[in-house]
Amino acid sequence: MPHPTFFNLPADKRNLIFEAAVEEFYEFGYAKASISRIVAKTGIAKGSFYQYFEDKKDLYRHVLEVIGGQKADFSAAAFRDLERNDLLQTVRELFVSGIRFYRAHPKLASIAGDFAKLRDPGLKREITGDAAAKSNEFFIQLIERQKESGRIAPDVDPPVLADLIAFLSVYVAEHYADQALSDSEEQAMKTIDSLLRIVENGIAATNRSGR
Amino acid sequence: MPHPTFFNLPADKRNLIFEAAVEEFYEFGYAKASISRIVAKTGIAKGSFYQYFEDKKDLYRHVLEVIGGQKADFSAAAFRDLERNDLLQTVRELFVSGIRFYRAHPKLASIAGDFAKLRDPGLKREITGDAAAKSNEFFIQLIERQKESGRIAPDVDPPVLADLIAFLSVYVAEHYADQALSDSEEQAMKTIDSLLRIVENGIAATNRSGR
Amino acid sequence: MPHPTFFNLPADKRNLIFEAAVEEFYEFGYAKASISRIVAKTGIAKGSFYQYFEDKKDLYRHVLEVIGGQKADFSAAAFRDLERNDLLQTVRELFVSGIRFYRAHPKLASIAGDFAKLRDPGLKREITGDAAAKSNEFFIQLIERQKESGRIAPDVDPPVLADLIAFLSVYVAEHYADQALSDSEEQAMKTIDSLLRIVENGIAATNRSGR
Amino acid sequence: MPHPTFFNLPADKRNLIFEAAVEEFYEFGYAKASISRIVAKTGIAKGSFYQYFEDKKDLYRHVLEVIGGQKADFSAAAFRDLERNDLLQTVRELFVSGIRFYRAHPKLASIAGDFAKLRDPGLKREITGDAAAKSNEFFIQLIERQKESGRIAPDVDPPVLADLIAFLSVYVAEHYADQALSDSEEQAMKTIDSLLRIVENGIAATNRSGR
DNA sequence: GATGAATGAGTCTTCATTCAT
DNA sequence: CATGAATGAAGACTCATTCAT
Repeated sequence: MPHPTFFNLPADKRNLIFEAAVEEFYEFGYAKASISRIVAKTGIAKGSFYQYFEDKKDLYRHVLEVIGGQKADFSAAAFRDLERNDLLQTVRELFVSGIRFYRAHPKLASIAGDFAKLRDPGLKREITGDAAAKSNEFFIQLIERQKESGRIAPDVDPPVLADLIAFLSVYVAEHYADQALSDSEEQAMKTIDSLLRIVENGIAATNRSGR
Repeated sequence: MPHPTFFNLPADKRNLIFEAAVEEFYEFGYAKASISRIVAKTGIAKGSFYQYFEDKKDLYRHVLEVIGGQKADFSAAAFRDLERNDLLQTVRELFVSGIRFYRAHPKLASIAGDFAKLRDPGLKREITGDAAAKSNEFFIQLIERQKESGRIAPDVDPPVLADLIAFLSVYVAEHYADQALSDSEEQAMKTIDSLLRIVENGIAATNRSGR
Repeated sequence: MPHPTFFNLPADKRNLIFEAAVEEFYEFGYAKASISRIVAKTGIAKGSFYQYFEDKKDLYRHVLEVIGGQKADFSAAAFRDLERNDLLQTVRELFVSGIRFYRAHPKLASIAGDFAKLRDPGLKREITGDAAAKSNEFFIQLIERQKESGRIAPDVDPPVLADLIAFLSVYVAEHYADQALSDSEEQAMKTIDSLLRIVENGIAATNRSGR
Repeated sequence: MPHPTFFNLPADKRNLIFEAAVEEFYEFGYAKASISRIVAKTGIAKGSFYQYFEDKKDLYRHVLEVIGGQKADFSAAAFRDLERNDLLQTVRELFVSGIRFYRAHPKLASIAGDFAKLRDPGLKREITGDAAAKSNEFFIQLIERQKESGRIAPDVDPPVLADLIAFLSVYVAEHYADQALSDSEEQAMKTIDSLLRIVENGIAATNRSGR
């Protein structure tokens, strides 16, 4: 929650600051990001920075929120599938949108990835609120419905699968995107496909060998 | 590569320093770990520290190497299976040993996990050398052999699977271990089993629905 | 001397500002009081503050003046006695009114006490003008009259006694008031009486042992 | 409790720092004293300062302790009287030594005076520990003994008198010392005498008018 | 007359590292 | 080889005040 001051800024200046912050968090991570460097890069006065943001954490939160918004645009398609109740297709689109986001905004995606990897639980909750927990619950319920309808094998544990998907959509996307940045998008998609087949076969109800 | 002076230290002092370093990296992470705090905690002279280690990175590297060694002990069983060429069993044991390690040395495991999550590629290569790359290559070859012998589905991409396994053995272990710390080990293993079944079914050659 | 803008303010707003200032000076003292905090607390614009007051000192001066006025109301009785030319009774009422003021407005009394304790002579004169000196002179003359009329021992030095009384009415009042706040007023008065007897006996002309 | 580092310093440097601190606290008071200014004045590195002292409070505490020690030397005579159990004489010497100390070290005396006037009770206890309370108790007991032996009037309340003496020895000394600095010492002593007579007569048992 | 953004010097404190003893 | 003092740049953050709107 940056101060209104920040949002009243002319778009030019606001963008300048935002981009300097992105640059900084991308290069140094949250812990080592320096507000002094940011104000030096942007040319604003240090006092002004603190009129825009409560503190470093506030800036970080803002950057992550903006990133979250942009990511949401990319994954809109995936969530449309969610409503169609087709998990496999949803997961596929989630991964694809993850890669696409990374290709379009590698720095933003990296910052989001770094945040996801933070261990400090206090900081994380302070920043995301309960959003993460809610999204997880939602996924679990979807999986349960798919088990009932027989599309997912009965021995799949919903929370485990929800975690697995969440993990993969963040980490793997970032991981493959590194090479994907140089590859053509087509090439990257093939790689993703290979991973997806593993997941799909892993959870599909059909042809499951007796255990 | 700590200086020889460090290894010539009486075991007591060496351990004292090592444990203070572990404590510090666990609590603050690499970026925010403070050498001043470490020497204060141990009571050694600051000058001495720099006679043992080149710098903060050198200490970090050392800690990670020791952790790596301890982890290797835990996963020795898994690697014996590797020689038996049974990937599914290997992966299972890898996960189990990951959990066991976390349960036995949660701080060490956390530090290793944090390192795995670092983005800075320069630092990572500087610290692990090519070990990671070599281990990955080895795994890929194993997977290829299993594909040839028909135990793994032909549409599985070996590098993708190798990455997936590496990811999961680090992240998922840490993730489930948190709750596993409070659960009984038996309970934790059940959760792990659920994840493993997904992976196993995802890659197994048997009963694969035609694609 | 706040700007006229301040006095033209609706009483509500004026009081809001005044009380926030009192709160601030009470909690942090003059040196550490923060105008930023005051405007934040009151919700007025920072620019507005500087349209009401010249600077921090100006606000401080205003607060002290208001406090002085309120104190005057409490000590009106004492000064009526002054006209009756009975110093002992005057001093007694001065102390009592000091305590009563503290009990009624502990924060205001504290701020006044803090000001009295300031060493910076420039600041003090800037703020009180010559009021202090005049009040002192007045007291001295009173004491001299009482010496002439034989109610005060001839070996009492008027300026010294005037200072002593001024000191005690400020410091002792504040000092005993701390405990007085919890005690009943009756109890506090007994304590004050004990102090007063010392002063009275110290200066009374009667029964003075030859020196 | 400055760090040993500070006491290991060559006397020259230690004195330089001490005097710069005295200068700073004298001129600006505790709240506004600036460590940056102190290190600039002395030419030591800012990092070095924090190797000598924990923080600003630590420096302040040290300065006050040194001052306390010096004051003790001045008031040694008064405390010899304490053992002779002659309160009146003790008080007299206390005042005289207070004035003498102020004349000899006006800045030190001022700093001590400022501290005595601080309102923040947390800070005060943090700095003096229970020394103040103990000294007060001691005085009270002395007064009680003198009442029993009939040297002090029975209607004197010991805690009240103890507070009064403590007050006067700090505040009045400082007050008169300002003018005393310009007067000859002889002249200053006459002024003090006048104050002392008031106190002495106020508490003496002899010739007390019946109440 | 009200506003509130801009300012940049200022605050205390910690940092990793060097080096003389 | 141990020591621990010295360093000064850097850290996040606050300040009183100005001024254009």
